[in-house]
Amino acid sequence: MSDERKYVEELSDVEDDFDRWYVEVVRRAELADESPVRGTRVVRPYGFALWENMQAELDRRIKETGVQNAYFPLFIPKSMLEREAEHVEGFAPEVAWVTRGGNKELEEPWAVRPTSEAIICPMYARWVQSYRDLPILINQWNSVVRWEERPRAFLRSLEFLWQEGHTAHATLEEAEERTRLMLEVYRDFVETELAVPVIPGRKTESEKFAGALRTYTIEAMMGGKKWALQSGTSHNLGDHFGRVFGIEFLDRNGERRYAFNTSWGLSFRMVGAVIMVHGDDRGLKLPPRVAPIQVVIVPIWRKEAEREAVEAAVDRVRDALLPVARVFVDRRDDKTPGWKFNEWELKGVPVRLEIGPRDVANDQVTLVRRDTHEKQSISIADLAGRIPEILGDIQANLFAAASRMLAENTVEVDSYDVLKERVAANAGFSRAYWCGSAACEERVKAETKATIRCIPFEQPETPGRCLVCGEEAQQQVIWARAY
RNA sequence: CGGGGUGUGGCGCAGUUGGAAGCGCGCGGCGUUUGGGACGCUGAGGUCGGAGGUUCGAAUCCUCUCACCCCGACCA
Repeated sequence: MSDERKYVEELSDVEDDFDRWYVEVVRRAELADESPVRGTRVVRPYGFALWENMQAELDRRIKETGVQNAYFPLFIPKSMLEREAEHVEGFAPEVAWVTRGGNKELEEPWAVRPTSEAIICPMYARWVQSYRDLPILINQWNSVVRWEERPRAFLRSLEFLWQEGHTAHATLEEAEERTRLMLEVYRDFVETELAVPVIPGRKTESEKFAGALRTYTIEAMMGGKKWALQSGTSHNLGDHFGRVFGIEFLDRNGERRYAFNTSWGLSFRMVGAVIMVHGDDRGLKLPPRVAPIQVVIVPIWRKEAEREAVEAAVDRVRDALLPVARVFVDRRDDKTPGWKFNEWELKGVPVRLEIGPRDVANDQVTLVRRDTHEKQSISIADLAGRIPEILGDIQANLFAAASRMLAENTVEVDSYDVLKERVAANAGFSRAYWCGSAACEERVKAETKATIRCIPFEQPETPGRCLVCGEEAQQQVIWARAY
């Protein structure tokens, strides 16, 4: 026990210093490491495997809606990026530029894409002549670069991995439908696969995507400081981009029309979300559905004589579980079992199986859950049947715990003073009526650093009074500090 | 860009008045160990961020410089 305490002390306490805890967990669990380039991180195999599992599930869902994957270039000529006025204004401070290629100065600088609307839309303009060419439904998995001043592993880095979907439609209604559909895909993915509950809603004018007609978002609450994390966004771009990039077509009636676009993205900041929502003082707690390793087997023996029997049982268990779970056997003989227990808890593996002489004698294994620390003995014969059930239970348990955290730390407030106190105390989300004026929004942001995370789809029946100015307000919004 | 801080083996750090570069962890070898981060012996690994200066002598003092971290400003 004293050894355990000593070990745990090496990780900062979640409640005590969450930011430090986060940095330490990312590094010690071998998700990512610092790189020689400021503001960027190297994603290590364990972290990348987690991202790959997320990708696979999200990619499948995106394709089920009829979207195909493609790839567009990393570079965007300056003149193209600057075509849409709001778009360039919004992104200008974060764009990295290539001004030289080989030994020659470029005649026109190239932007390293901060997002790809400006390189994709000109291509759509070439491909669209008729309403019969629409819709275009394309997604790409790539990385983009945004010159962030305050980077943070996974959550905000100079280069980050994501998917960006871009569609073109004949009507605004169809574009709106697609925008909402993809937000729902994100909601389902994040809640089902990552066990992270979210609040879906719309962004305010000041928070929407640069160049968009409207932006929708799913907002999640992180552990520790209970700040918000924008976890996926879907934009209805209207015909802004269609007009400036000339995506023109003839409709059924032979009339010239501009196409309506959408774009939507979800990034590997969700790796950060999984860390912050589920993690505890022992480290990560990965949702089984995306965990790179769902079941880790730790063989234990004292004498060489015991080793043979243990290893035979380990092989038998592994073979039985391979068809139903992602299993890893930790055969390292330079680490003690106790060391391995702590290591795999740090890395968030949902289920650990201990197989030692005592287990072999009884034809059973000792199973330990990462979420509850509950220990139980299960006969080897029953294991393959029980594991999927237990993994499913852990997934549900994580979602329930995160939902509880969100509910318990979201409070309806009707006084600005209370909002100020809550923000200052890192008390979570505050739900309040808002009149809709940018002035009230800006004032709260300036005075408290909290922003309107979204205007939730779910609204009360009755109107109320704006928290800030007291005018009549038709809707409630979620106020919170955000990463 | 403003304020603060840190640069010494892979990591974390100590280094007093300027006088032989150290400690813990980790790493290699050998042996004993293994049910909640084992232990012994032994070994490898450093132009002290960089440049210049002061001095008989600089990790230490001075000047300049670079990098990174934290706080703030900024952040679809």
